[in-house]
Amino acid sequence: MEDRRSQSHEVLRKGPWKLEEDEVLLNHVNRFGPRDWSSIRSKGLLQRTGKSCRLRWVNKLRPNLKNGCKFTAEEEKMVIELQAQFGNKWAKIATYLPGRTDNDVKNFWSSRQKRLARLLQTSPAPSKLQRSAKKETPVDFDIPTMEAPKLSSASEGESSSRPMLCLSSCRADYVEPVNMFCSLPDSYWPKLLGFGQDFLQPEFNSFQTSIKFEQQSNFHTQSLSSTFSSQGLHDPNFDVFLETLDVSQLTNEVQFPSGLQFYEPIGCCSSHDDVRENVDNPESFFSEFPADIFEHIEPPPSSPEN
DNA sequence: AACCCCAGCAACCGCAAGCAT
DNA sequence: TATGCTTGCGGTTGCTGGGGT
Repeated sequence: MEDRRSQSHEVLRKGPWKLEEDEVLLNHVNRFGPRDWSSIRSKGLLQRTGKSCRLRWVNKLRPNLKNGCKFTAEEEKMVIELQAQFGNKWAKIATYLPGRTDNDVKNFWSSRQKRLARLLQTSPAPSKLQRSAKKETPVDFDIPTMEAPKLSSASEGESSSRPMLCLSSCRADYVEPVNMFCSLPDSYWPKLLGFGQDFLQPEFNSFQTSIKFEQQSNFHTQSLSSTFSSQGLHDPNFDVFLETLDVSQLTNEVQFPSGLQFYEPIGCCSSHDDVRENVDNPESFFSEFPADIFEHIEPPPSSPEN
């Protein structure tokens, strides 16, 4: 009755779909196929726009959809790879994932991005990291807010003792997370020097193990992987990261300083015991990071000396 | 129990491409 | 060729339920 009244007044319905509406839409598709969406309204079958009808069909009513199923690890990996390959072409990516819609993929990716952003305090709301950093670090060493990239700051003639950190992102949307490293005070500055050109191959086709990596920098690999697993954050992506790490493809810029700690208190900060405590314990910092940010490390645009 | 925060999801909006007239 | 309509896509928003305090 309500529906009849609204129909006669040409009121456009919006919002969640009712079961009856779904049935009408299914009937239409069964009779005419998934097209002529606008005619559904013009015939007075539903007070929905053609766009709305199409969307409902594509996202919810189409056969063989995996509605309500979380993405499997395999699907997640595929989305990550395909996104790296195609960018935000969700419809295209979805064609590689049976039963998934572009909306599914888009939502998955957006959730993932939000998670990363929050963890890396790029969002306006204070993140866990922000809060814990404020609590755990002395006021002198508050982690600064995100700024423009400070890659390879040693090349900028600063007197800072900050070591060169050649990290950037392989995709624009990961610049911010990786910049997190760059905004750290000296005392937190990871001593990762000059990751090489092909640090991570997006195709995931090489099988070079972390062993080679460990040979050069035992501490790096071990501390990272143990951090994630011990925090229950073990991420298959990190395995991929390790497995695809092809040391043979690293350029000669790469320096893994042997014997260096992953975190080394530098300069004035080293005199603070509480800072040192944090610095000496990688988990106090990295436990807040999602493992997969390390997928997106790439070399700086040019060598620091340039 | 009430409140808050957050993640996940469904749906809307604007834009662009394709097509018919 | 110009115009209007339809369809498809990507970005964004708003709702809801779960978990934590």
